[in-house]
Amino acid sequence: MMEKAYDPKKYEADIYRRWEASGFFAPEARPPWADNPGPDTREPYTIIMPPPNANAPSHVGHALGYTIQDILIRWQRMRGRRTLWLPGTDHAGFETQVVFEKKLEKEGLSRFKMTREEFYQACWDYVQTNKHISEEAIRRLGASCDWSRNIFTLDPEIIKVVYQTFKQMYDDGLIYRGNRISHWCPKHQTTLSDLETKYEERAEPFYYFKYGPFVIGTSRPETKFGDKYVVMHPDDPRYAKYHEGQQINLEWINGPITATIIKDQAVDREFGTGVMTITPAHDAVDFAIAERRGLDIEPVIDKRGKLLPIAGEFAGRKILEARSKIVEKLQAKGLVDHIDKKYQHNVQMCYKCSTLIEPQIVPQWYVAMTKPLPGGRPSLRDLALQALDKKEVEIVTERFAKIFRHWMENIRDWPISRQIWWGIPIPVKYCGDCGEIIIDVIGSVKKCPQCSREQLTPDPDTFDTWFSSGQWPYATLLANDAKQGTQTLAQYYPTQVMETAWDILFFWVARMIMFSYYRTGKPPFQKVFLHGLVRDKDRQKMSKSKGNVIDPLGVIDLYGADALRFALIFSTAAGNDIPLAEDKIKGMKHFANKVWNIARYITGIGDGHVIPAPVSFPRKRESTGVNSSGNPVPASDWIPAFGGDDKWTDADKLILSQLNQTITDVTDNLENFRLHEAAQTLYDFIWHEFADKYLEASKEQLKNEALKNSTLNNLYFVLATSLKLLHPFMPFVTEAIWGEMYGKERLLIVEKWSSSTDESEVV
RNA sequence: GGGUUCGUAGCUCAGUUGGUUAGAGCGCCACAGUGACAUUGUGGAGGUCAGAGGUUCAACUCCUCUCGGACCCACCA
Repeated sequence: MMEKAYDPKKYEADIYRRWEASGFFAPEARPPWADNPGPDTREPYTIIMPPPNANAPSHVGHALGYTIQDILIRWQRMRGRRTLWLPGTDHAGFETQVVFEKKLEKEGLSRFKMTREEFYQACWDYVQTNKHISEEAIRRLGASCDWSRNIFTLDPEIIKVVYQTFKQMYDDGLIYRGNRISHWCPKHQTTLSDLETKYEERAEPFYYFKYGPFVIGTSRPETKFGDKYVVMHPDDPRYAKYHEGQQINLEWINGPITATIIKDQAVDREFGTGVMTITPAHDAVDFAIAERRGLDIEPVIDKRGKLLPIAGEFAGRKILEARSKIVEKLQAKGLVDHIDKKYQHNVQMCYKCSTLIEPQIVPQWYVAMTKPLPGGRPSLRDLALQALDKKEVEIVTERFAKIFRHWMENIRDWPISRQIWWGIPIPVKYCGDCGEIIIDVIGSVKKCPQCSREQLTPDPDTFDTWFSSGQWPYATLLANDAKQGTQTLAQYYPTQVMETAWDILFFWVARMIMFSYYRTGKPPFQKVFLHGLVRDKDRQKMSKSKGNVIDPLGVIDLYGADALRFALIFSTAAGNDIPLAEDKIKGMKHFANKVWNIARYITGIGDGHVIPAPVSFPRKRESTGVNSSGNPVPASDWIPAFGGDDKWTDADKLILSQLNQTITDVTDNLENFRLHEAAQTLYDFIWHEFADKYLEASKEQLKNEALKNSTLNNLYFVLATSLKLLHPFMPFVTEAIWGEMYGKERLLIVEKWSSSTDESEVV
C-alpha cells in the first residue's frame, strides 16, 4: 500500500543510487528491451555538459541547464539511443582566481605575499572542495550523467590536448605574440579580452586646454604629459594653414615642449575642436594612429595606475588624484580654455571588480580570427560562419543565430594570455641568449634548439580559461580515451546538442565551433540550445549581495528535485529568462503528489493488490513472453492483465485518444526543443483529463461488472504510459511509483518510450 | 551609433508555420468535509491580445509607424 503523500526525501537518494548502480548512465548499457546480443547498433546521442566553474557551488541557474539536458538525455535513452552525457568541471582561471583572492583578502592574506606554487596549491584545494559540492548538487537534481567519464579542465590529459592545439596553431601562424595595446585591470594586474570588460555611462568634466595655437579637448588630463603630437583631419579648413610634420614650440604642463603636427583621417572633425593630442601607450585609437604613422610610443602610466617619471612633479601619484592637481596647474598657467562639466561618456571597467580599465601595452599571445588557415582555407571566423550557413551547426531560436552572426562578423583577434597564476600555463620558453621562442608541449625541452644554451625562461602567463574550455567537446572525449584506452571520439563526435546559457554564446559557443573545425574538421555539435537566466520573482538577477539567491539544495530539501525541475521549465519559452517564484515550485510539488495519488488510487482498487505487469492498449494479443528473435517482449506489449469482452465506454475512448494525442504532442515538442510545451501538455493531461475526468468516471464504471476489466486495464495503461512520458521531467516520483507498481528491479529509466498507437485501435 | 527582443487576465507567463467561443500557474469569489489526493474537487469573475494604420476571406500571429520596457555589440580624444 502506498503512503498517503509522496515524500521526496524518502525516495530520492535511494533511487539515484539504484540508477547509478544499474550502469544505465553509461552509454554502453543497453535497455532490457533492446536487441541484446551482437554489436551495439544503437545510434549515439551525446551531450557534453557545460562544466560548472570550480569557484563556487552551483546555483539554481545551473540547475536549469542540467534539467534541460537531463530531460533530453532521459528521453533519448528511453527511445533506445546510446546516450552519453559527459560531466566535468572548469577551473575557470580568472573567475576562480578573483573569487579565491577575495577569500584570501578576508583572511588577511594576499597572493602577492605568496609564492606562485603556494597560491596554486591553496587554490587547488579550495577548488576541489567546491567541485565536490557541485557534483553532489548535480546528483541531487537527478542528472543521469556518466560519472565514470567525469573530467576536469586541469586533468593532464586535457592539458595535453590544449597544448597540442596551441602548438598546431602556432605552427600554422594563427597564434602570435604581439606587443599591442590591451585592456589592463590595475587591480587584478592582468589583461582582459574585449568580452571581459563592461561599460558604464558617466558624466565627467571634459577639459579644453590651450595647446600652442590650438585648443584640445580631453577627459583625461593625466595622460597628456607625453603628448608631443597634435593631430587634425587633413581636410579640415580651420587648420588648413598647418602642414604635416610642422613643428610648433609651446608651453605645456611641465614647461616648454615641441609638438609635431599630424594630419590623420581618424580625427572626427565634429568632435570637440577637431584637434587632439594623442597618448598612444594608453589609448587604443591613439595607438592605432601611432603604429600606422610610426610615431613614438611613450608610457605615462604604470601597471598599478600611477604616473611615471615623465610626469615630473606628479610622478608616483595615482591618476585620479593627479587629475585635479594637473588641471589646477594648467589653470594657474592660463592654459585652460574652458571646462564642459556635463560631458557624458562611457567608461570601460573590469567586469569583475569595476576598476577602470587602463589600456596598456603588454606582450600578449593572440589567436588570429580572420587570417586564412594554411592552404588557403577559411579563417577560424569564417569556418564558424560557414557552419551556420551550411546548417552543420544550428542555433535553436533564430534570434540567437542573428546575434551570433553579427558578433562573428565584427570579431577581432583574441588575446589568450592572462597575467594570472590559476590556470593552464602557456607552454612556451624563451631563450635568454638568442631569443628563440620554444613551444614545449610536454615540458621536456631543457635547452635551446637554436643555440643549445640552457638559459630558458618559461612564459609567466596562463591561458584565458576559454582557450581550454573552448576545446571541451573533443578534449573531453580525447582525454577519456587517453585515460581509458577507448575510442569514443570516433563514436560520439560530433555531439548532438550543446545546451547552455545564452550569456556565454560568444565566450564559449563561438570558440568551440572555431576550435572544433580547426582540430577535427567537424562541428562540435549539431544543435545549440540556449536557455535563459533564472531570475527572482521580481525579475531581478540573482546575486549574493541582493540576498535573493535561491539555493537549489534548499529547494530540493523543501519541495523535492522533481518540483524544482518542473518549475524551471514549466511555462517558459526557450531562451527566455525565467522568473522563479517559490509558489511555482510549491505548485509543482503538488503536481508530483497528484501523480503519486493517482497511482495510489489505481493500485489500491479492489483488494488493494497491485497488478503486477503493465497492461496493453488496446491489443489483446497473446504473448509467449519472447519475441520472434527469442528476446523478452517489451513490457508495454504484454497482454492485458484483464481480458474479456468488455466494451469501451465514451470515457474510455476519450481518455485513450487523448493519451494518444499527448504522446504525439510531447514527442513532437521534445523534438523541437519546446520543453515547456511538453511539460504543460503533460500537466494538463495527467491532472485535468486523466485525474479529474477519467478517474472520476472510472469510479462508476468499476461498479459495473461488464466494464470492470477494461476499466482497470485502461487505468493501468494510461498510468503506466503517463509515468513514462513524465519520467524525463520528473524522474524521481515516476521511478518511485514504478517501483511500487512493478518492483525495484525494473527501472523506469530504461523503459521504452511510448509511441503513438494507431487511432483505429480505439474501438 | 549598430543590432536583438518584449508589451496577452490582478501577478508571472504560454500561445509551434495566420484559421472556429485566446490558455496555464498563483491570486480572487461561491460551493463541496475528507475510502486516491485538502498538496483536493466543482463552478465562477476577470483580457478593446500596448496604440494606430496596412496586407488577407481571416491577424495575438505578417508588414509599417507611434508609445513604453529589457538586453547585446561597438565606442571618439
